[in-house]
Amino acid sequence: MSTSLTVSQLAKQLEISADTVRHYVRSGLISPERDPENGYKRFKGEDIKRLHFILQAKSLGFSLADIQTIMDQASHGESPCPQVRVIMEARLKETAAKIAAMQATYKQMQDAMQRWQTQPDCTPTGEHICHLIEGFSHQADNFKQEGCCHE
Amino acid sequence: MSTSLTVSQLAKQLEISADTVRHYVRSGLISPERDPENGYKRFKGEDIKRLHFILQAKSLGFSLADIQTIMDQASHGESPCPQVRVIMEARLKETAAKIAAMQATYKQMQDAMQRWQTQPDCTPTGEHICHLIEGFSHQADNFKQEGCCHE
DNA sequence: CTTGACCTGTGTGTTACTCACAGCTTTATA
DNA sequence: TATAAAGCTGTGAGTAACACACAGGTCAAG
Ligand SMILES: [Zn+2]
Ligand SMILES: [Zn+2]
Ligand SMILES: [Zn+2]
Ligand SMILES: [Zn+2]
Repeated sequence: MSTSLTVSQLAKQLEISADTVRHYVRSGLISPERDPENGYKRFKGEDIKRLHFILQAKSLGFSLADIQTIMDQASHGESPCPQVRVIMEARLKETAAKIAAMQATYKQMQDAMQRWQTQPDCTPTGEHICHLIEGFSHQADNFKQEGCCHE
Repeated sequence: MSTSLTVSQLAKQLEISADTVRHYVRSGLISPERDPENGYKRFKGEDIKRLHFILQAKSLGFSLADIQTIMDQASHGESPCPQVRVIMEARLKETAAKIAAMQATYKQMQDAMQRWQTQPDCTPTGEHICHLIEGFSHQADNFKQEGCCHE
């Protein structure tokens, strides 16, 4: 039948993994009918439309929980747009914060790598585990813990 | 006694949460002695030094699994430096990739928000869940799925 | 001795999947 | 036709790095 698709058929069509499709079903985002003969999931037009929506929303930064909320609201006949705008604003800020944090870490990593370029390998002692890592904070002054392990 | 610290004392001293300290213990990164009287964890010099190392490594982008590996190697008397360099290179690439991906998403989000600025709220129909999200891909052409839900 | 604040260990929840696995179907081969 | 190999299915469990919940233990004040 071309009126309903199996998990892997649907997955292939939307270029996602079958496990991802199953995940959305288990999470309650999609609720396909079941084939009475073997219990297999059978996706029809409605389900495919929902999955399509899910993927679009995900690409815009919405979480699955967000998407669930939006769909629930829409199925109650209420306009989800106001919620969408609110959630989006929050996700936008979150994403900006995450990017900033990761960029900071990235800089730390680069600095360390450069510093390590010229440093020789060490042997761990009771005092030190790895000079590369431990030496970093002394120069970069990340941790101003007074109980710092050495010097 | 000042020779050993409890979970919360140690947490406060290193400015991390007590739960985080407990997490590291449960993960096997630190193995403090136990107070025979009440079973409480008792952190001594060695443990504190290890935790100090963990935090430094974490700030450089190492995962807890990485750190475990490095510490194990060091405790076997082998120099962990070569491993450290290898792992760091991998994490550096990963981080760069993550940042790039997040920035791409961020741009998508911004574009969508701007487009939505002037659009009115909608009412969900059988055809659509939310025009804001569904309308996006038609203009941005994210999903060139031929079975797109409308038009 | 009791009240209350604080602290403890442990069990469970979080995000968005991904993997493992036993079993059923379909296809290919002899 | 028998049978073996390949492929697909649903479900249970695992991942990273903690955060939270909660019953019970500890300690100072009254
Ligand atoms: Zn080293
Ligand atoms: Zn140090
Ligand atoms: Zn809408
Ligand atoms: Zn569409």
